[in-house]
Amino acid sequence: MKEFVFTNDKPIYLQLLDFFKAGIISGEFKEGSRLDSVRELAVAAKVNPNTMQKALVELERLGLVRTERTSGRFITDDKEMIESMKKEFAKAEIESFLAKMQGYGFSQKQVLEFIESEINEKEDNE
Amino acid sequence: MKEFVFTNDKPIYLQLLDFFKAGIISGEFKEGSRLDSVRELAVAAKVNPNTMQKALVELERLGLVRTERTSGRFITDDKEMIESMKKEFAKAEIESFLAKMQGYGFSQKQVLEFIESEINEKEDNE
Amino acid sequence: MKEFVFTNDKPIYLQLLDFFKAGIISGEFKEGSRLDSVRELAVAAKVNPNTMQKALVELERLGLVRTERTSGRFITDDKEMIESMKKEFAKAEIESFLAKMQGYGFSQKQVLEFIESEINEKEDNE
Amino acid sequence: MKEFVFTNDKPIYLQLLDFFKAGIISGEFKEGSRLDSVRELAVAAKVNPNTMQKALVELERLGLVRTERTSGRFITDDKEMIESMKKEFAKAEIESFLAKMQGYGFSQKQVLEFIESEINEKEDNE
DNA sequence: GTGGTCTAGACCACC
DNA sequence: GTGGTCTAGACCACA
Repeated sequence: MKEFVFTNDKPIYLQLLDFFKAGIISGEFKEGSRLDSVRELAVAAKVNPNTMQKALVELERLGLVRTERTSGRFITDDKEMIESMKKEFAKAEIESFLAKMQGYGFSQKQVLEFIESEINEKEDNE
Repeated sequence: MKEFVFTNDKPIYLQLLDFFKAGIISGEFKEGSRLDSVRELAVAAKVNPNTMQKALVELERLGLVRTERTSGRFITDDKEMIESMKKEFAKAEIESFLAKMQGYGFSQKQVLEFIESEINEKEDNE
Repeated sequence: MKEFVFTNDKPIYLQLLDFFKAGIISGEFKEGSRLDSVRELAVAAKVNPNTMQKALVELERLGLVRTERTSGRFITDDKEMIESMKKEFAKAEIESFLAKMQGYGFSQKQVLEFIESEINEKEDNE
Repeated sequence: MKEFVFTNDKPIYLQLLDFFKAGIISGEFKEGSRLDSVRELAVAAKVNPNTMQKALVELERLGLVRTERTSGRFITDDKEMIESMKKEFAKAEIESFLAKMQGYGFSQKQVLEFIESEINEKEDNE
């Protein structure tokens, strides 16, 4: 598992939640697979087990994992749901991004151009 | 002034700060123009004057407003600076957006397509 | 045997216990009849044999079944006892129900009306 | 505030939740009124502040209270919502009660009679 | 060993 | 003073 790096501007448990959300949505965590135990994950992320627990409970409320008493937590195996979540999160992300850029006074055309140039720039660096 | 709506996941003063930053950058607040008094602004936004004060002090630290001891606060009239801030903020916004979408497992091409369709969708609604 | 569905808010063995209690009290399990083996029951309910065992031991402690060392477990044939249990459980159920409804601020008259309308509603659906 | 008594068969925070739910639904806690602080409530109930916090967060998720940063928690003032919750909870309670009684082998008519006699019995005691 | 709950005590941002 | 978060450490029921 990757090294966790936390920022100060957001609760740790929410950052953990984001990490798991992205991992599941992107397919990095396979559907139906078992998560490590709360304690193991807590050690890996260098946080208190309670903090990790809080993140996982939240993740469960979203329907992305299910808990099986005494045997552990499992990524949902409902591929469709993961797919729809993926779209939902992406849409929310895009909308908030566009709203912010519009608030800065950029036209939609400008935003598109910006992104294109940003992408090209990155390619040059690689 | 618009109705303010605050979310719970971010300090109010930072949300106010964002509001002013966007207003200045987008030109909604004209360069060189005078801001209402802290009290008036606080009443308009329905927040504690201390909170508004904190946001304005921060805004000043960024160089976007200046205080004139007796006559109030004024938006900077340094057009170039506003312009460079605009670019800076936009770039930061775009980078964080792209990073998140990549974390969700989308390719850059997909992101571009998403944004295009999102923009078209909005046009249809208008 | 019916499909078992378990909830998370109560130990499984207690849910099994409730199932057997209701079955005996309602006459669905005939007095004096033989129960399947722990293993068979566990398979049918898709639970760990230990869990099923625990439920049955509890059931025995209540006096609703008896174990015959070599031939298995049998529902008690003491009809009177079953009958008195039935009354006892019902009374407890009713009292806790009424207490809860009173806690919600309903008068006893209202409770009666609710139940009547609930019953009628169900009849309509059947 | 009443003396709290907790049982062992249910998490304390859920018992606290039930207490608040009943209090709000029954009108004992007036709509729009302010709750005592988490710390005060925790002292009153003789539980750890975190446990009380957990109950209140859950209560908020149900929409029965709202939190105002730095000034405290308030019962919702949406009377209609309270009323609909009242009906919803009552209906759930009744349905589960009837299902259980049916599982015990009682006809609906018998249940009605039981309740009537139970109510009369109580009147005699008072 | 698994998740769930609870306590005790601390720190922080905000108003 | 308010709610929110986090840590450390413990105990329990369950399988």
